[in-house]
Amino acid sequence: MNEVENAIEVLKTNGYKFTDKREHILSYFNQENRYITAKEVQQFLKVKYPNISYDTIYRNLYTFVELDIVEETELNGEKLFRLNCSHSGHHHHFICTACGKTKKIEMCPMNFFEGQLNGCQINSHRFEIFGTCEQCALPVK
Amino acid sequence: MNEVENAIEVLKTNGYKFTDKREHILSYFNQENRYITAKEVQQFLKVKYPNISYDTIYRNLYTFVELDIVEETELNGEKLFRLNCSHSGHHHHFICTACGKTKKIEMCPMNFFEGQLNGCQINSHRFEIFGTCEQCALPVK
DNA sequence: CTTTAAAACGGATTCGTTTCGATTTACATT
DNA sequence: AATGTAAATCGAAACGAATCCGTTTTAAAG
Repeated sequence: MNEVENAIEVLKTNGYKFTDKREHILSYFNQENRYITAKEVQQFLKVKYPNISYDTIYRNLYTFVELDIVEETELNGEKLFRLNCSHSGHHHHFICTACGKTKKIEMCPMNFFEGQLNGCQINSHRFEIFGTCEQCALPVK
Repeated sequence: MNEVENAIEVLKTNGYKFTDKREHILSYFNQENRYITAKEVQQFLKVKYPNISYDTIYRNLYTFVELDIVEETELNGEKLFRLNCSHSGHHHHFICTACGKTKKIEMCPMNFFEGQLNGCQINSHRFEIFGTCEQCALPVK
């Protein structure tokens, strides 16, 4: 079972309906292995559904996030989404600011200092490294 | 020399002018030891300068960021600013999502895995922990 | 086939942020 | 103290991402 089929399964078992649009959004995520914007999703869907509404895009994106199908971050005041790959364990990302591609970072730094924050309730954390990947790194020498 | 005077010094040595508004923005930052929004800055300055423009707020905030007087982050699509405290060494923050207060985290996790990203050029990183501080933590028991 | 709750439409609205021409101001120089 | 000028500010408009809402369509259960 591939990622898309799997995600659709998750939708169904959580009482959400199957729709062509959801399938298309998911397969777009699957084909782009990187963080994409809501606008990119909208423009992709526009080809097949010229009247697609932003409401549809955002509602579905947030549904996906809620179901852990998609993960979300933000950069320069813009939200970014990608297929969640945390089924292979909690981890973080290196994000290429040129092409948006990501690499898994095989470590979560949270373990190292939870002791430093006694009395605080930790709800979430954000750990991301930005730069340019091998392909995008300028050959400036 | 306090933080505000110091920041004004930095402005001057970089060829920026001294203005009342800049001084007020800086002393507001100094009095609020936390991340604040551009709107909060605007509302603070409004008391003394009823016609203060957002242009002035943002231009100065970004000038401060450029001069490392202020540091910037974003949460929920909104930009947040606070006086830069990295003169006491590179570090990261726990950020209380209720009151905006921050706590230093005495460790930078970057050291631990730079080896994992061969070929990539690392330009920046983001490491933040979110939750509620002692004062804001709900006494839910 | 019928029903109905979920999903989508589409267009308006909100809100943070950015922009820009005109005006004012800080401050170095005379 | 007066002048010149580059920097700073104003005021208001524009922008773009995100959200909202009444109406219509649709998936899929009965």
